[in-house]
Amino acid sequence: MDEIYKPSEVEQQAQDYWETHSVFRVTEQPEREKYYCLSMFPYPSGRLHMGHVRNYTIGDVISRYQRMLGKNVLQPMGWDAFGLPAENAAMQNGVHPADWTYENIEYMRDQLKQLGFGYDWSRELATCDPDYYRWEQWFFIKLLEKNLVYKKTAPVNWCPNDMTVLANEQVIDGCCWRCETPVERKEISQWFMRITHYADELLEALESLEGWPEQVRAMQQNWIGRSEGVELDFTVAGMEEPLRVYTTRPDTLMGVTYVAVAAEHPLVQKAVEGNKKVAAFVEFCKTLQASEAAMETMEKKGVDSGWKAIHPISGEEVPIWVANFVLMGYGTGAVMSVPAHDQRDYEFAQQYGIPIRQVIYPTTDKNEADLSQQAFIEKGVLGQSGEFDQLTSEQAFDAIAGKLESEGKGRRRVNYRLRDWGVSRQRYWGTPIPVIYCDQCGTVPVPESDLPVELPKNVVLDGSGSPLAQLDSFRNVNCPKCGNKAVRETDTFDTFMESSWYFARFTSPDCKSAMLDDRAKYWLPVDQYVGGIEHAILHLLYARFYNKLLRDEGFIENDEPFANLMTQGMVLKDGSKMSKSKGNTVDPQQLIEKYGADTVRLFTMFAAPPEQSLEWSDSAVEGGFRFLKRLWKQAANHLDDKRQIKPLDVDGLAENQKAMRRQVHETLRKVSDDVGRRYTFNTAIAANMELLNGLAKFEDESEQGYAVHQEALELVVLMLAPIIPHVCHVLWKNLGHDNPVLDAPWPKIDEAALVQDSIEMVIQVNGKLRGKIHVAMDADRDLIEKAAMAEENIQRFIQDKSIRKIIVVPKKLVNIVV
RNA sequence: GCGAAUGUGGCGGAAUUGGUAGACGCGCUGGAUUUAGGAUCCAGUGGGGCGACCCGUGAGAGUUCGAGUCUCUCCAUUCGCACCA
Repeated sequence: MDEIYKPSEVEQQAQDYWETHSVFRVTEQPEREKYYCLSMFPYPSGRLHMGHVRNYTIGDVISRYQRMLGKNVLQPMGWDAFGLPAENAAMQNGVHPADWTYENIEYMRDQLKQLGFGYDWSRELATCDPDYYRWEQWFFIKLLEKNLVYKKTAPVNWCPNDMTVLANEQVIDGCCWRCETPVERKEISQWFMRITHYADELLEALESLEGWPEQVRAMQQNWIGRSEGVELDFTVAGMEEPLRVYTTRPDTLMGVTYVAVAAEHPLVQKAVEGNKKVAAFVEFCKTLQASEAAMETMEKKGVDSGWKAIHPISGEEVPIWVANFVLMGYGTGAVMSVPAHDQRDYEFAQQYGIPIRQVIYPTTDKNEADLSQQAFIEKGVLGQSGEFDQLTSEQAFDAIAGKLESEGKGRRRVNYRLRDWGVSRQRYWGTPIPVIYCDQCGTVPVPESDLPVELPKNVVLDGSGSPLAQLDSFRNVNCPKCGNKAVRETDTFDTFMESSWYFARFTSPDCKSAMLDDRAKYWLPVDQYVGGIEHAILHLLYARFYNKLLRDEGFIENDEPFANLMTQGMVLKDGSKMSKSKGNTVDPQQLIEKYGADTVRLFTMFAAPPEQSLEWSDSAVEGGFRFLKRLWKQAANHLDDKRQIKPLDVDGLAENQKAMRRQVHETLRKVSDDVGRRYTFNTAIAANMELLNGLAKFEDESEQGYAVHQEALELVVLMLAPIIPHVCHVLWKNLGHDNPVLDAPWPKIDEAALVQDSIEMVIQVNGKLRGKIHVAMDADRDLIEKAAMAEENIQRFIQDKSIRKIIVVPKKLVNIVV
């Protein structure tokens, strides 16, 4: 065996074997335990970046390990192929989004193969393929029939110059990224998925997701944001319609000094007439961005609408203000304001000179809370609240809610921060929404026989307006119901629609007659899902929602799509996220060419545990390469002996041989735990490095010494096979095995090899390390204490002091307290 | 603004259940080998001190025989916030 490690030869050899033997192709085998490992599929942006490499290496390591445990492992890969970058590329380079996308897929697929990931490529899918999105369209129509989708108006970022809708990403400092025109907020009619219908289930099921990181569960819980409160009506002087508000603090109701409404609130449209100040303010609000972060950070501003609301209990008149901090999308778009007990209301009231009335007191004796600097937001005891005085906040909640309910002015209500999912996009490169608008028949779904509604290729992309809306041949159709002239919906779906069910389609990728077939029931749920933390909320919530929709349609039986979730950290360079704009990216392709795939895989697994961020280091990559060279060389030196390997005589080994074997099996114990339970691949690699360092010092030319050496090398190869599969494939063969290492069973720990006669114990005096002793494994407490006290250095520390206590932690340490 | 996380040598990180802080790797220093460079191998490497020892896990307090780990307060950094994927 050549003692020089040549990665390109090694990797070619391994990949050729996998390819010709179709080793990663899997079928359903009900008698075997299945394992579905999925990594979040990439957007085909052009080339793989280090984040992809990290993500997919983690998934591949887990898949290969599970395979060695004997499971029937499915690991598929596909392409999240619709999206904005393809349209931008089209505008910049004059290439069609489809051509651009498919070229990128070709290139990136090749890169994934070079990295040696064990995907079942027969299941590959691209979401821009009509065979894929036709089922999404079909499903959307099903949901429309079930009333789980609907249309309503919602705000978008609008560029008045380009006459086009902008993504949040396309708004730079409040201006259009192309023409720098200030962006406006505009209300347009859009399709929504009724995810709030599943809010309770999505929230409750989080508890059962024990295989998910606590932080992701917490983020989703906060995102869904269940709150219990009261919905109540203020009558408005001179109006028939009451003004409905939602509050989680009905106990503060008697402290209301104004009501605030969003600029888009229907009431405001009427107030605008004849009130220039209000009209100007509403215009001003239109210039604000639509994102929540922008809403929350901007200065709180408002204007008095001139209308008065009648307090539902006191009958008092309070002013109605139009305010930029009230969100039309949450609750009712109107809030009752209690400046004394809500910080935002407090600041607003201070700014505009609105009265502040305290109604909650810290204790029953009515001592004043200090309201000179900030609101008193805690719960307490009511005062200045008439019949509700002296009640606690909790009691008052019930009393006030009850009174409002009995008078028909309000009702208890559970509210969610979660809003319905807006899925309309005024874009070209996406799935066409399969509905037709007819003057006579209204909104008509495209009949199943006409699906898919294919995305036309002949469009003009110039950044102005919606391309499909300008394409008459696509837009103008006959109504499927009455046959008269009608128009198609020209919006496309949010690309999150495609990524919300791809995990399921991988189980039945070639099914022509349905969205999914029974194979889905064998493979789902996904046993391990791996992807970026940036998807912690939206993608993962939408996929969970879709899973429940698919379940309720009878396609699958599992309630949740992903049994276990791993969120990998970001890849950083010089302390910040790798990005094109910062110019701190590292191209994996160059690394593969220079060092080979195994070095790239080894480095990304070794540099940090998967959940943490990973700091890039060129020299550490070099270090990974060095290790592979050393591993190769040590194996080559061993094999060049060309000796017959005698069976291990486990009981008859010499002390040095026993010690070597002990280290081998201690390492196996640690690595099995690291890889199988903890997913800390970095420490698993470190343990193998340590073992190999120890093996290099193990010089024993005897027959049994050679056998111990052989066993050690074999175990290192098996333990590292999931991480560096190419080099392990070849070494395993050279070590004398006909079956490939990827089908070798994960090795078993020889408990007998771990047995020790004596053990080292640490001696502390007052908690500080002062010495060490060796004692027999079975030494009792008395013996250990005596040995500890007798230790030379310990003597110096305890001789003239009185001993108060001795703590013995078996097999670890002795702490003498003096 | 709201929400979530993270702070340990010169650097990436280890310490899994409260029990030897710094495994493993990078870098650095010295040595061997080499015409030279590279590669490889050996030794050393948290700070201070000749030394016994002392000090050290973002800062400060607390619990404990014992705290990187638990509790509280504060500081700093990073990420997400619904039309980027």
